[in-house]
Amino acid sequence: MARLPVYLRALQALQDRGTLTVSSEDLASAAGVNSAKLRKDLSHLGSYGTRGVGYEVEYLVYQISRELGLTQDWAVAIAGIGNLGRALANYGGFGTRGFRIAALLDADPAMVGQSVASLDVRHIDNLEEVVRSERVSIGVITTPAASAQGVATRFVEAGVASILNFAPVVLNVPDGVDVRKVDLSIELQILAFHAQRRAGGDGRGAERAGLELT
Amino acid sequence: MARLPVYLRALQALQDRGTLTVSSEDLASAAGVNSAKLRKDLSHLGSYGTRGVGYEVEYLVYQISRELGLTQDWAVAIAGIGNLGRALANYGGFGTRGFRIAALLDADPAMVGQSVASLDVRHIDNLEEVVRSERVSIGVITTPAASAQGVATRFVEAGVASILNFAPVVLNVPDGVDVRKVDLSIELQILAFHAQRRAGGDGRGAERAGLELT
DNA sequence: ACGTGTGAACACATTCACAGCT
DNA sequence: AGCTGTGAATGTGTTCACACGT
Repeated sequence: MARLPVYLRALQALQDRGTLTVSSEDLASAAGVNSAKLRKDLSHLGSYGTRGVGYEVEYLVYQISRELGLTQDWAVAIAGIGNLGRALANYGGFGTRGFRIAALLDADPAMVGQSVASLDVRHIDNLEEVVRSERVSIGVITTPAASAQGVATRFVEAGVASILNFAPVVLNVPDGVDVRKVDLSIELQILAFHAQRRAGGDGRGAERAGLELT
Repeated sequence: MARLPVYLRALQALQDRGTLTVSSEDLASAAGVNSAKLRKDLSHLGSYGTRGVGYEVEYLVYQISRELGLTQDWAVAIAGIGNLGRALANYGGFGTRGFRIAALLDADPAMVGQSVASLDVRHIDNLEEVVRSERVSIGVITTPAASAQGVATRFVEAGVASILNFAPVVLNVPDGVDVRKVDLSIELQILAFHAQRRAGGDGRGAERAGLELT
């Protein structure tokens, strides 16, 4: 379930604050969801709560981490070391541990050999070799749109079955390969859509949401 | 509907290739969805297709752009000019036009005054003034987690009702304010979750998805 | 008394299948 | 003949409300 990571983060915040036990009501509001939904989600992992009391924070953190596969380390390769790729490489806090950036790849010869986030950028031609030697299981694509499909196919053929795609294209991959997409301009467009609805939605655009309040 | 931006992108690709008309079947496969779903989505905007023929690409592009509010320009402010904020500021291709980066804000005095993507970084204390003078209607938060809620509240009070949040926290905002969240480590955790399922899901972690294929 | 776990009701999204227009 | 638009069927996710354990 896609909400487990959110619960985990909320639980870790509680843990840092020294909280030992938490009710579904409190955890739900910290995670921004309905309490019944949270209980149903947690009951899917087995029943780790105590009626009349709540959930033991530490135990639940461990159970969710295990369910998410964070008790092992996942090697990640980033293909495309432009602005975004560099930002990801330098973004130290990949949440709680569980992920290790194992390789940076780029097609530009001028980029190859440079050191980014204390890793040497390697040429994309080495993709297959790097996936094998570093046991990469997650591929992150931050290339231009035109190169994304090619890189994805190479990742898949090299044995990577999990891909995080930042390029603005729909990737074609075989069944069994898991692709998640993050698209900044789509997020902005969705915000604009709702903003326009608020403002009247007639396409005139005279009164924007932000202006109504001033 | 959150799929309109995807359709729009697919249509623009067709347009660039000189295609004049497209069937729901073809457009659906380009966008990676079921054709019935696509037809139902499009029928929500009114009936812009011709039975026996398909949809006229140019007309549909215009209709979707209008529905999404892309016929007007939205001013965007980015708060937090770290690696990610810089990457976003420099990411020229904010899809098709419709968005203009109007201001960059940061709390670090050493950052203020620097030029990023040919914009001067301004101090976060100027947030309210900048929102007013630039008519900002979308706020992007790329600050550290600890500062995100404060920045969000200031955006909202300044009249910004659309927020794109990259900080790993759940933001608390009043009703009527639209928050979308992009969280890199959550995306990775979801991938890890599915990868573990594929690999057996027993938490041993001996055989990873990537290794099964080698 | 308190709060979890869950059946039942509900709301929503997806898919099927086909009538009807061009 | 071909393809859209859409009722009907199906599936999935959410919320309610309360029985039951502690």
